[in-house]
Amino acid sequence: MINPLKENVKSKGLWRQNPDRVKRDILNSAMEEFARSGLSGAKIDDISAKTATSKRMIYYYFGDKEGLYARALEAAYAKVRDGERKLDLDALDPRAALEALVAFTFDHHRKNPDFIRMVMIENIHHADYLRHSKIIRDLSEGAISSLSDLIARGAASGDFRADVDATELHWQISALSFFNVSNKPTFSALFGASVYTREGQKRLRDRAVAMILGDVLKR
Amino acid sequence: MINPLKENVKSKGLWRQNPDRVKRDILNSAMEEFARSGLSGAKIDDISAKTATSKRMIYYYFGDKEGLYARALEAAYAKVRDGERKLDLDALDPRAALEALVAFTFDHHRKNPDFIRMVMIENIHHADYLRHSKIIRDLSEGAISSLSDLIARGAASGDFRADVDATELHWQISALSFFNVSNKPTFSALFGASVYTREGQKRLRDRAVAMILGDVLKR
DNA sequence: ACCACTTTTAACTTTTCGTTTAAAAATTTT
DNA sequence: AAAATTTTTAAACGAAAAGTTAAAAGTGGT
Repeated sequence: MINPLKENVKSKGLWRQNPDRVKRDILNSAMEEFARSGLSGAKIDDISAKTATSKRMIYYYFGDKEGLYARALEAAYAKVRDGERKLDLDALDPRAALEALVAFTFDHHRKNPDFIRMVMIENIHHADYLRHSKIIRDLSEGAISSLSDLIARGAASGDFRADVDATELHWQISALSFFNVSNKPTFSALFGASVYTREGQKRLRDRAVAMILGDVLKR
Repeated sequence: MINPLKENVKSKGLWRQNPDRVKRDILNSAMEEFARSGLSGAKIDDISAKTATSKRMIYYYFGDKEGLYARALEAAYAKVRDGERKLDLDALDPRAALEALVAFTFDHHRKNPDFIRMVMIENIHHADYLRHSKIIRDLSEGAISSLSDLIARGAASGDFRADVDATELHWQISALSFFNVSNKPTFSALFGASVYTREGQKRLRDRAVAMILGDVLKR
């Protein structure tokens, strides 16, 4: 505690220790930088510059760059899965619930580009870090099992085909929602921004909903 | 020409110069390494180790790492667009042509994971290199215009909705085909390999075809 | 009051890696 | 035959970036 500027504020009982807040702060900066530039593209100095604390604390709490990346990836998943829990599908009939799920997923991915980019980066790394995270595997199990419940309800009511597969349906919903965000830079560079206008996005979302429902609903 | 091992083979008229072959060789190695590890993840030494020539030649022909990456990206696009040209849709009626196009795109992306990964990497870089490449923009224009022709035929025959948009349709076909490859590592790590078995892939492809046709066809 | 844990600071070490050098030799072009 | 271009070799440079060190001082629980 030498810095005279900070001494005014921080010495002699004028500040609180808060390891969790420091870790969260570091994790937030790390997520932004990793999402922007990738694992090898992101610089520890840039991450530390974004924090309220110092580079030393990154190594104190996270060991090394890879450890920080692994934890940032987990934090990204946890944050997004947490946001998904706000959606309550049980109150809706199966058909309306599936409509809501697709539209919600499409919008939710759109609002969380940093998460999408973390997943893209993890795919570039062949999912090596994700595979070692029990936290993330547990989080994902929950997502699939609530989808299974919905499918069971739809099959029971006779609205859905009898042979809808949860993993397959999740793949379909994810594909349309994920690609929209992940490939926006190259797609709009090559084919123009028309699908990324407000109206374009609304049309794509509506079509995604219709396509999924067309596939799942009994006809 | 000092190396005594190579001197036997290469000195005194026993070998040919071939700048184009050297460039192609470097480009192939570069594409593999960039696709595997990304722009900052790939190492010039690793690329050069894969070539039949030396590190020096990379700089001789491509200037620097970014130049090499830019050219490798162009080569990846050129190769894939070239493969696409083999598909002749004009011989088929609009409905069959669209079916063939979707199924072909799905399979083609699957068979060219390095291209997909180059595009993923380029998206991580916000399409900065792609945007500066006239070659790639020209290549893409062709892809969209042949799709427009198909849409026009389908609209004229009354098979397709009258308001099908080429860019939108390309987005839909791409989303399902691209995600399948780009997110295979994380998806299979989290949800198992069931959709990536031979049967799983066939089902996904059939569903993709049906979904697109369901969206485009008049009902 | 003691002891373990948390935080700051900034310079320092080490490693990694892109890039360059230089000379020589062989080929191809003019 | 001269000039220009292509290719090889191996070492070394230099900058960027990861990771470390040290001491000091503060907090918080027991």
